[in-house]
Amino acid sequence: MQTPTTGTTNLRPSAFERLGHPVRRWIWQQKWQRLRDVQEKAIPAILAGGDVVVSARTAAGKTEAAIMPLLTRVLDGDGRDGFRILYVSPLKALINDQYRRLEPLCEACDIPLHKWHGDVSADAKARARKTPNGVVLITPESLEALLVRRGKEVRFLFSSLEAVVIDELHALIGTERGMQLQSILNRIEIACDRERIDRIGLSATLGDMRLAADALRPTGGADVKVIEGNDEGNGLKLQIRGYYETEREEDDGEKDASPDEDTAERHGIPERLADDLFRLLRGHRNLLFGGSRQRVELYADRLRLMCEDNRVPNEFFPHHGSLSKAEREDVELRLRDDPRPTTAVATTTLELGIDIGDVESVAQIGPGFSVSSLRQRLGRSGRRAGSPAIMRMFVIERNPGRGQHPLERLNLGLIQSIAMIECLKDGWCEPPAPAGLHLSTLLHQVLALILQKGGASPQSAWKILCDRGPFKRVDRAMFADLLRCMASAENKLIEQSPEGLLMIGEFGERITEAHDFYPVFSIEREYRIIHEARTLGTYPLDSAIKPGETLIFAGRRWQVIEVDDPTRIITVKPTRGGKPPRFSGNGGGLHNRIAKEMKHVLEGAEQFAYIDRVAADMLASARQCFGELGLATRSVLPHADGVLVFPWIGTQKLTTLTLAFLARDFRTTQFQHAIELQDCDAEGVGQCLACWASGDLPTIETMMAGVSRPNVARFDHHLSQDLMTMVTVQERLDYGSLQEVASRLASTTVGY
DNA sequence: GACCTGCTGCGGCGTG
Repeated sequence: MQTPTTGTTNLRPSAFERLGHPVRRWIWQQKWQRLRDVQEKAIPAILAGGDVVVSARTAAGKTEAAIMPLLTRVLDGDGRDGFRILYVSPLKALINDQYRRLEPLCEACDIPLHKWHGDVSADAKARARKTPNGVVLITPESLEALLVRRGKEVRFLFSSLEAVVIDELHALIGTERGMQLQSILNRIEIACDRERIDRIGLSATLGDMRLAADALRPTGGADVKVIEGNDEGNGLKLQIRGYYETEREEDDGEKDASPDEDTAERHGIPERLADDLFRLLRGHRNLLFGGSRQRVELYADRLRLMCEDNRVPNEFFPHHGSLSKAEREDVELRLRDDPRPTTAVATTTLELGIDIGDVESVAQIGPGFSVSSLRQRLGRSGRRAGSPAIMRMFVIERNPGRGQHPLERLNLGLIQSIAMIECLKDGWCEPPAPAGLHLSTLLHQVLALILQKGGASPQSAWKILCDRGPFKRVDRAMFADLLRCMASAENKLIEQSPEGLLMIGEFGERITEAHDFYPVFSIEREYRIIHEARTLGTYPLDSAIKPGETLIFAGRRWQVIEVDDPTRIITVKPTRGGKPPRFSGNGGGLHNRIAKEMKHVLEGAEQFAYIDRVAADMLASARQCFGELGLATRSVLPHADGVLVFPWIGTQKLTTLTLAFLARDFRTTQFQHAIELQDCDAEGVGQCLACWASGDLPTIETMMAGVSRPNVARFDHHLSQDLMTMVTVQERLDYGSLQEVASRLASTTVGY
């Protein structure tokens, strides 16, 4: 091997030689043979200045691709006071990872590196604030807190910024938290009188990178340079495996369940599936995505028991958001540093960029909800040279012959899995959600801006947040409505001073003085589960639990000893019985394209090489059922005392259609892929659809009456009904699609 | 029929 100091490395000169001397020396010390593709491309782009999106898969070296040229810019600069690089990351765990990785590099450049989040001591933050310099790794919430509590210092701290880096940009696009961060960055630019502070977004590869560019710079996405890393990869091995659900007693509810009864079996893990998981995963390093916290616990428990039965050490460990940090870190460390084979049974917690090294295979129960998360998960395996990424999807369907309901005979879980793999193979994935009104977060930003500036006029608040800021879709009139709503006797969030300045109102003070003012996402109140002074994790408050009850948690079985309501603590001891914990969730949506692809799979005759024999069997019977029901040519199907509607559209459009039926007083049940209407016939439904197709639609107001839980975002409950209707219609429904969907359905409603 | 994320300031006390 060539010694680095001879200067005869394989590093291409263009990018490498333009880096600052200390950075190059650090690269030599790392003994890198060459820069990664994404680094080669990003370095000149970032050195040139301006906004840049850098996209590549996880662990492709994006962080260094951004930081190396930025450190070079700082080294070439004039050594001004103030923070020079702001690196915003959505997770504390990521910041701790990045800090470990960047510390030697920054040290080599003699540039200070600070981490700044809720677990960092107030003392360290105070020191960094007093003599600001170098690089700060920070969360959006800590940045918000800094602006709100130290509004007068913003100029001093941030005027000399070279650039802001936004890590995991794709995870923030279209979310309330993403809107908040955009708004914060804009507020910093305005407070520092800087036209633009360069923004560098680090993102997974998306279908349409221009959307990421728009998210990075809402006021000028067209000027953003987009760098895409070349993703050679080592190939991909895919398999879909089908399983029939175990037959179950219909009424096994309150029978005196003996503690020895196999809980997992009763909760629907087929025997053959458990055996296959055990056989395929044991002895290797894997991720098994369960889909929900409850299923994660069930599968981890079942696989651990199988280890016990086989007298081998357990190597299956649960990982999800309700487990304590310590429990989760044990699993992460074991995956990253321990040579013993390990399978983490996880929810989406292990999807983001936390450093767990390379795994041999990824497994998933069911199809999941999006192609983009599928892609993200795949990126966790197959990073070592010569080893392909391995993904196995385990799909459970009802037994053949059981359940004559068309929704079961169509094996839609399997069909969705195939449709999603087909989309993945096409290179498609869900685009990020387009920016909505986000009035909940705008309400929060009005409060934050008032605190930062010690008061603001309505005009300047609108200019800063909406005109120059990210809340582009809110015009002056709607902003005035929002302010009136915030000032109403009911809310009292703000009031106006005699000089016309907006100030924090009586109830607003309670919100802004609480320590949880900074995050914009909603939070559940939860109990802590404690065993012998160790916190195992948290349990949602809304699910009642009593002493004596048993539960499965953190991959083991427990009995509740005591529930203390004032301190919200549940004390437990180990036991043999146990039922899975209940967690509550909100549910999300399936993209339109996947629903369309599902119909395509059912209509066609294509055989898929990546599905096993049972799955092929399920596909064949689903296609037979699809043919028998005539679903290729009709969408409205008489069934029992009503009809089934199969529109093959995504969740947002399906929900809109459901609300329209409800507005016409149909007894309506929405499933993931269909709508069931009871006590009616195809003729009546057909007439209704024809009526909508002609443009005679139910009003938004009547449809909104059917929305059971319109309040989703953190401050939604402060919005007036009118404002809430606008948010729901623009962000959560697709009213505009209703006429087109109805006319397509009406034309395929035959037989009446 | 789901998942995930985050947190300041200040008073009071003990210790070097």
